[in-house]
Amino acid sequence: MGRSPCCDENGLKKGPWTTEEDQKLIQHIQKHGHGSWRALPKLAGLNRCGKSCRLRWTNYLRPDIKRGKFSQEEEQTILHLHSILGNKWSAIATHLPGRTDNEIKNFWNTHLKKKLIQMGFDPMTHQPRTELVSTLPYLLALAPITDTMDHNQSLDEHALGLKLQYLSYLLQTSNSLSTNNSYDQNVITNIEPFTMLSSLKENNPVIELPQLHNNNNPNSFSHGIIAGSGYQPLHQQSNMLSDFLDPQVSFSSHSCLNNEQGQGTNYAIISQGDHTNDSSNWIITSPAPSPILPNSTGISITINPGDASSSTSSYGGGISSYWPELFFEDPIIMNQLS
DNA sequence: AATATTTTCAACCGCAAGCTT
DNA sequence: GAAGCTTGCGGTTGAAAATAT
Repeated sequence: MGRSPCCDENGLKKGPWTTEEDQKLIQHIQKHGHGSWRALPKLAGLNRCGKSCRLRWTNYLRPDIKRGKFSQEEEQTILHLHSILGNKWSAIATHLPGRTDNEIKNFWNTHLKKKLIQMGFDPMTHQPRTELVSTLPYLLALAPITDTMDHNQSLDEHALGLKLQYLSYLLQTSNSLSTNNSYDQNVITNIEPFTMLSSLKENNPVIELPQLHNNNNPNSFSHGIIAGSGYQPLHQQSNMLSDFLDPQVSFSSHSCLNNEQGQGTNYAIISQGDHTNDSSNWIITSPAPSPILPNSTGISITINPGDASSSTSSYGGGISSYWPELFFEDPIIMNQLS
């Protein structure tokens, strides 16, 4: 099976549609029908690919599209159908006249998913969340049994102690998670063992936070995201860091997302510098990170393009699988801050 | 009022199914 | 049956808008 050629191969326009383009598309379809989407742009006098025209028509211009907020009834229908069908947005859309699959998908991702998480349900299974418990083996694998361990204590006893503390932690946090947390489930799932380790560390010197080494500089620590079952250098994993490392891009600020308050809190600013992956070149201005936030679940970065124009981009929410404490374990950065 | 942060959602992309040659 | 083409789907992105500080 072949693939349709990419839109921009022929210099076709991309991005937001203008009113003029909308009118051309509407008038053409009203007069001739859409026919072959591939042939339509030329016939309608549009410098777009057929795929873009189809998407614009089906998701926005079609006359039978219902706009505006989803009703309570529609919301219930989506929740019910999602529990049966999963992410089959087009199938769900067939039960909601006037709503597009794209609109339903967006509504799910921005509202309903968060709502279920807040209520303590897994948004995929619609069952009460159990992934906290499932992270236990992962947690135990991460918690090193070190020489500082009480030698009168067996490994089993030690593991049992950890399990008990973990379960205690779950009991303590389940309430706040269900009432306060509005973050992406993946972030919660990924970050939780580390939040817990951080918490345990306060009461138990045996436990050490895992350290992440910079592949490019074995003598220093690196920034990292938590991906799946282990660490990966951030610059290999995230678009965020590819911008971060782009010398054409400067940063006005970055902040960590506070799990408890749901608000961003500045902890450092990196300004006009050589943003290579050699962190010794980074310039940290203000404010000082005080204190390290134990409940941070992510990072949000606002980027000013190199030409200092006013437009900014921010990274937050779903991709914020970043563990800021590692940042402050970087001896070079800590030295600069002190 | 200015700036920072978060949320929203239109539009994009890649993939795959189904149809045609 | 193989190759090419078209359409539809679901995941993701990022600019703009909204909100918070």
